[in-house]
Formats: sequence, structure tokens, C-alpha cells
Amino acid sequence: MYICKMLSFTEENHLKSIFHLSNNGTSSVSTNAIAESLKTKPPSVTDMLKKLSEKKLVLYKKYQGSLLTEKGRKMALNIIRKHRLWEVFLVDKLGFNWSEVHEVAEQLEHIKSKKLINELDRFLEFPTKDPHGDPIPNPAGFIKQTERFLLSELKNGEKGKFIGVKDSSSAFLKFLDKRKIALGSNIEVLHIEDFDNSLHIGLDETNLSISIKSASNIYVTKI
Amino acid sequence: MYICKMLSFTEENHLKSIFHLSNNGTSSVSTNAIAESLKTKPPSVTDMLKKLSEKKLVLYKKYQGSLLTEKGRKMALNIIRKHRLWEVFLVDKLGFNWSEVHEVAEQLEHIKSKKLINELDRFLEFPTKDPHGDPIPNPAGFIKQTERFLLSELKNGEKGKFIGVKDSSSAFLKFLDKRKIALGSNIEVLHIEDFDNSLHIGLDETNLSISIKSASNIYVTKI
DNA sequence: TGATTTTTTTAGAGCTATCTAAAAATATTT
DNA sequence: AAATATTTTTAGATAGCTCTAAAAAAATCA
Repeated sequence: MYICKMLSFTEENHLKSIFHLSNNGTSSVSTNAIAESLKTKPPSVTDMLKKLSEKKLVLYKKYQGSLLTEKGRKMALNIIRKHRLWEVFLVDKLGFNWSEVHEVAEQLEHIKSKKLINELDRFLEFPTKDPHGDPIPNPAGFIKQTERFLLSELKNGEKGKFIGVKDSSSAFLKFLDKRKIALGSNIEVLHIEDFDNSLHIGLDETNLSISIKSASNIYVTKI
Repeated sequence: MYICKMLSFTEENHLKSIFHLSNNGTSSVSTNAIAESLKTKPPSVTDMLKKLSEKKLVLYKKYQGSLLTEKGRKMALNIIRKHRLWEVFLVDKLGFNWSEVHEVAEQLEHIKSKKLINELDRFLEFPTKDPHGDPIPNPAGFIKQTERFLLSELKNGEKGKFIGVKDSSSAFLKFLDKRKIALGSNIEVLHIEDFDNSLHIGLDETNLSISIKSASNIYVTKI
């Protein structure tokens, strides 16, 4: 029988980090990038890459960056599935704000119990998106991406529906809250300022200006 | 400001173990007993006791056993509070059987987030007992014990209400399930067998026999 | 009480995960 | 292409938690 030995928190975090840095596991990732994203140092990452490579979760060749294997990608997606389901739980059931859930979900995602996560999924009525608009992988590790654009990519006069954020830092989410920009909002690009590329946008019944930096963190579907 | 440095899983498990082995933190506990309950070896426990003693969570003197300080007792109760609230969640919301929750709750109890546990408490509507009938400490670490007896202590003809189990091993809980002995059941001692001390009991509309060993694992209130 | 057994601690080692400093490989610039 | 800069790895150290084997203390027994 095939036994998938249990991974440590650290191993799981590395897999997740590689996944996020690699276009959903499709491209290869540098050691430094992983270290930065995990707030650790490159030598620690090198050690871990060797270990994950032995476990056939990562393809690793010295100095050549690292790439998830199919098995590693599946494990990463499983952790992400857990993370996002817990985020839904925290917001929908416990009344957390979307800016507060990440830290707690980082802990909850490491709980090991198939039954727990499947029952949680059912309890939440099989959600497909987390509170930030990110898709929730199914138990087999399949993830459905809808075609999306950054708000900053839209041209004058184009309309989009706000479906997710790129950077889900607490600061940015609170920024959006303050301006009443919520998932599902319809946004129209009314004018793009030549001087600083800031956008004047129509949001529901009101108008406001946001910087190019903010617009580059907002995902929309064109409508 | 007073900062309570975060404890590791291992430290938390030791505190919890000492609490359970010490009549709710009132008496002192032997090193071997702790090692046995944590399925670890005595030298590991000795090391940990020194550490917890430095943190003022345990009173420890070489060869003299160990006793929780008030601070240590509070921390243990907080972990137990989390454990039991999660058990309620698993049974009431996710449909787990009471025999399946322990292992998962052992993981969930270590999640660090005050907000999480307080909101969970509210979401569960402030339960006072876990699925095995054990009381849930309040956020301040206060725990309410109802007067209880072992079924084996009851005399012929006495009646009790089943309110909890002493040993909540999965095997014993399944044993109770099979016999339809559930929390809240009313039990009457009809006869105590001289030969092997087994009990003939009345349970709701039926009668059955259980061994003295089983009866010594069942807590009741007299009615 | 003296001998024996049990409990507990010390000593020393291994494993994981982390780090810093220095060396090696790769990438960039001139 | 050579010099320089950056990235990555190696080497060696530290900290937490675990173990076994042996020593020390306490408890039990005869």
C-alpha cells in the first residue's frame, strides 16, 4: 500500500510557497524568493529543497531553482484548500472580517484530518471561493480559474466586476473596506490620469480616485 | 505590560497532562505518570519540568514531583477550554461521533487566537459541557463541577443520570453506543452480581448487564 | 535496618529547523 | 571577455525535543 508520510509544518509551508511563486506550480522558483516569502534565510530553504526533493515533491537541481512535481503540486493544493475553507468558516460562521482571517488560517491549514476538512466543506455548503475571491481547490486538487484582469489593465470606459485581490495584506483589505469596495462591486474606469496613472472610477452610485498601485492589486472580470 | 510568551505544543501538552493527573491542578504529579500519559520517556519530562519551572508555570523540586502554579493552572484550563469547545463543534456542527473527536481536538486545541475561540464559543451558543459530559472552563479558567458518582458506587436500587465518562477512549465510547447508553440516559441499578460484581441495570425501557470495569467508567448524578 | 526495587535525574547523542560566514556558481555589466 | 555583482550552496554552530544508558535518590520489603 502507498503511504504518504506526514509532512511537517515547515515542509508544508515550503510547498505552499513554491506553489504561489510558480504560477500554480507551472514554473520554477528561485531559492531566494522562497526564503523571502517565508521570512527565512536562503540556506534554510536549500536544506528543505533537498529534503523535499528526496521525497519526490520537488524537482531540484543545484543552482537551477525548483519546480513542484505532480505529487508536490497536489499536496500544495490540499493545503491551500484547507486554508481557504477555514477562511470561509471564519468569515461566514464566526464573523471575522476578511482582513483578519489569514493569520489564523495559516495555523488551521496544518490540521491533519481528512474527515475534518470534508465535513467542513459540506458544512460550508461546498464554497467555490474564499473571502478574497480566490478559488477553492476540490479534494482531488483541481482548481478552477476564471479569466480575470487587473483593474489597472482596463482601458478608459471599460467595466469590470471586482472578483479578487492580488495582495491580500490586511492593510490593503482595510483600505478597500474604507472605500466600500467589496467583492462583487461593479467598477467602471471613467478616466485615467496622465500625470500619475491614477484611475478615476465609478463604483455603484459613487465616483472615486485610486492609485495605479491599488488598481494593480484588484482583479476584475470584464463585463 | 505583561507578555505571556507563547508556549510550544509540547509545553502545552505537559501542562494539560499535569492538570489531568492532579485533580484539576490541586495535587502534585510524578514524572513517570506524566511520561506515561504523554507516551514519552521520563528524561524528556524532567527536562520539560525544569523549563516550565523557569517560566513559573510549575513548582518543581528534584525528586519531589511537580505541581501547577496558579498561572500554569490557568494556562492548562485555557487549553482544555479550547479542546472541549472544538469537540462540541465537531459533534454538533460537523456530525462527528463522540468517539472520533479526541484526536482532531488534540490538534485544534493548540491554535493560537483569542478571537477565534471566543467567536467559536459564541457560535456554539456558549456550551457548558463537551460531548463526553466534561465541563467547559469559562474564559477566565473557572470550571464548574457537578457532584457526580461512578455508576459502580451506586447501591442496589439507586438511580442515576449518565452525565459523563471517566475513560473517554474510542473503544469504550463505541461500547456505549452499541448498548444505546447515551449522555442523559437514566440508569437504575437492579442487581449487583455477587460472583463478579457485574451490574444488572435498567436503561430507559430495557435491562442489560455490564461489567464492574465498565461501570467504573461511567459518571452519574444521583436522582 | 539493611537490601532491593522503583523512580528520577544526569550525561551524552541524534534529529529537525534555524542561523551566520564563507565559498562556489551564475548572472550582469562594462 | 573580464570584472563585478548577485544568487545559491556549503560548513559549522545553536536551540528544542527526543532518546538510551548509567548514576543518584527515594521508596519498599524482608
